[in-house]
Amino acid sequence: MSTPLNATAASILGLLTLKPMSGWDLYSTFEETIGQFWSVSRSQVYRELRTLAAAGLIEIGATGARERRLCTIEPAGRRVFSEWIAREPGSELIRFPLLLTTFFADAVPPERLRAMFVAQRRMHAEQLANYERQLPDVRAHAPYPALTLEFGIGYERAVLAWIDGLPWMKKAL
Amino acid sequence: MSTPLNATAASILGLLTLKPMSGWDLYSTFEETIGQFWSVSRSQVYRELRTLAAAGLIEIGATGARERRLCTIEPAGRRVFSEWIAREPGSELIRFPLLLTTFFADAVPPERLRAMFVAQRRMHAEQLANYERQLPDVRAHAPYPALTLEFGIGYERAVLAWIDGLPWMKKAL
DNA sequence: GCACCTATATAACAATGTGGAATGTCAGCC
DNA sequence: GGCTGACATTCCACATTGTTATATAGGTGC
Repeated sequence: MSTPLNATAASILGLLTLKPMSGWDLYSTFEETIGQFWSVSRSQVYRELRTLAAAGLIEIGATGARERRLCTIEPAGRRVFSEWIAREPGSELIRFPLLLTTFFADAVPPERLRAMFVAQRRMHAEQLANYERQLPDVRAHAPYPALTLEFGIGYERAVLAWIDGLPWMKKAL
Repeated sequence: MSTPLNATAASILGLLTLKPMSGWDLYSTFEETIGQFWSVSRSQVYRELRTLAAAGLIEIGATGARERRLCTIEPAGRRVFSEWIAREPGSELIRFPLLLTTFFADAVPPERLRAMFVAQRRMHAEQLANYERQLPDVRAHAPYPALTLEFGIGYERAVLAWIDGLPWMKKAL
């Protein structure tokens, strides 16, 4: 038994090692933290919760205020999580539509191309600023998560540098 | 009709604008080029081909040598592709297990942690070298694809720099 | 108390993605 | 002439993910 736990389920377990949470909490926490490099949807969270409960790795409590049901990790869950987190991590999956646009750039009208990249640049600059704003605070109370933020910062900088080096972005600076 | 074309199908169309290819060719081409930032599996290619054919965007030819069936893009396919490629590109999806490991790093035994990152570092260094080796050649005959390679290079460098900056990687250099 | 917004959970479905088995073809080699 | 391995497609079963709609309860403002 026990299909070997997928990464989403494992992340949920991981968050539950910190404290009991409801599905809603879990989703919000994902959005604020892990979501940038491991995104999930709400229904997925609830789905995985049920699976985890069926496997005896967590316990779903009785409904409290507003139908809220607190989930608590079981000892078995902790065990499974520490095994999982020490496994060999898989390689990353990147799905970057902008690179498709680049690859086929000669099929795009030049002004359009430029407009698209200008827009994307703005979004990435915002994301970078966003990460940088959070960093001091996160670093202060959550050193490991702060390291993932630092990755995000390095990543966004690389994206920006790349965009700025593109031939069609060089003309009008 | 015409559900609005997913990115995988669109990429296939894009490749077919260059020249007619079989499913096998398409898959190999993906592997060598787009695959790094838009990966597909073989069965997916064949599935999408059938869908595209059903929508009248490509034509799947009769079987030739070795069961090979050449696919040719139709005028309608070209039209749909140029519309698609000029659309607003979506935002990227990153699925990076190593960042999960980092986020929950305090649950991993230190030696194990270090070993994992050493291994990952090696893989990324190899990937970087790989990209750099290809660059001159690609740049010479396919300028736009070369730009995506350059992104890959920038990305790998960012990953390596990040890994090298991690506290548990600093000790023994 | 009513109207309305937010929090919370669930189900059903559609799309996407993974991986392998089964099958057939051709080319080169010994 | 038979073996082997690369080429090529199809089918299938499954896991994962995303979308959308729905139901209900609690709080908030008035």
